[in-house]
Amino acid sequence: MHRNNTYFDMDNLKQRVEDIGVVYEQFGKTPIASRVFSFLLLAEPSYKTFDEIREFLNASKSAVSNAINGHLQDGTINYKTFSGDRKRYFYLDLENWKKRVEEYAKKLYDFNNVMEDVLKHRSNNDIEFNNELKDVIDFQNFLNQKIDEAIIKWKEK
Amino acid sequence: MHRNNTYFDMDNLKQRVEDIGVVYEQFGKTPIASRVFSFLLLAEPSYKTFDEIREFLNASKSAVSNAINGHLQDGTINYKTFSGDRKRYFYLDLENWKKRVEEYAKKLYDFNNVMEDVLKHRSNNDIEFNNELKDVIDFQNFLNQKIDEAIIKWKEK
DNA sequence: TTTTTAGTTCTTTATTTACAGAACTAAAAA
DNA sequence: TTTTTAGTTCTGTAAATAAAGAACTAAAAA
Repeated sequence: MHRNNTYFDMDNLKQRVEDIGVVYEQFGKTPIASRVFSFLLLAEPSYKTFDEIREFLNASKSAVSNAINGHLQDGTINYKTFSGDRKRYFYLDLENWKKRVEEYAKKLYDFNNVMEDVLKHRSNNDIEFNNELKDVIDFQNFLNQKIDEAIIKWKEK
Repeated sequence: MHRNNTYFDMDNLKQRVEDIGVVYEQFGKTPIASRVFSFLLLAEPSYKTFDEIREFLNASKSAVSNAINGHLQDGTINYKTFSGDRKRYFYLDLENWKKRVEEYAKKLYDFNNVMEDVLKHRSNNDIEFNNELKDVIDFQNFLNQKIDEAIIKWKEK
């Protein structure tokens, strides 16, 4: 039914797209958005038109449109065009991966600032909790710094 | 209306709990679960009973029960008891913070394995995409390693 | 100028989520 | 033994989400 190690076989590919889509849902994406992601991860060539995506996923235009625009919004995908072809060819913007990791790190960093502010305002009646809170804040700062370092180091590679 | 730098004033505290609750919602928790978190972050003493939480938040028993059990499940909070007192005193399990960071890192790690498997099965027709995918996988592995290192380093401190 | 293409936007519907409130339960206290 | 406590579980509901399908639109092609 399928040959070699590649996803030549359509049914096999469709199942892979579904399976990886389900795994990707844990990152908070909708089923269709997750399948758009997994399709573009597996597809060859790696860029597909709106209608190719829609048809492959057997989903409605509105669902695909919303999913694509969501991904475009957060930088997960991007598109390119070809001269004399009005269609947009969507692809996973893997170059953008680091930026998205940075953005997540920033969320953690910002929340750490909130916790620092909390600690500053707490009374001295609960020293043990305060110490643990300080420890978590320091750990998180330490970790955020390591993540930043990793990103910088990777960039200059 | 309020004095010093502490959250002496109830209304002020309630507003802080709401505000930090809203910030915490971005990590995918429900409104009530987020407020349980922020209340236990700000509360003094740092451990509160079911009913204290319920009353402070002005929420239903079922909502608080579900929120608490969710937090107990993922290790965000824990409880202690006191001899001769049947109530459970819930508190933020800050000691568990690192473990939860580890668990998130594991999610990323697992998904990276999925991507590695995808790369292995892709044909050689789209070298550029494959190279970028390899780069993302390597970056993510590098980052995961840094996170692990940070956790280990912090543990032996 | 009409028609097709490549989508977007609007309307409707099914499902899920978040919560309230009431009914329930098991252990402890009275 | 009855009653209270400290919750849990069940039932109902309002609101939010996810998606289908149809109507729409702007640009390009015929």
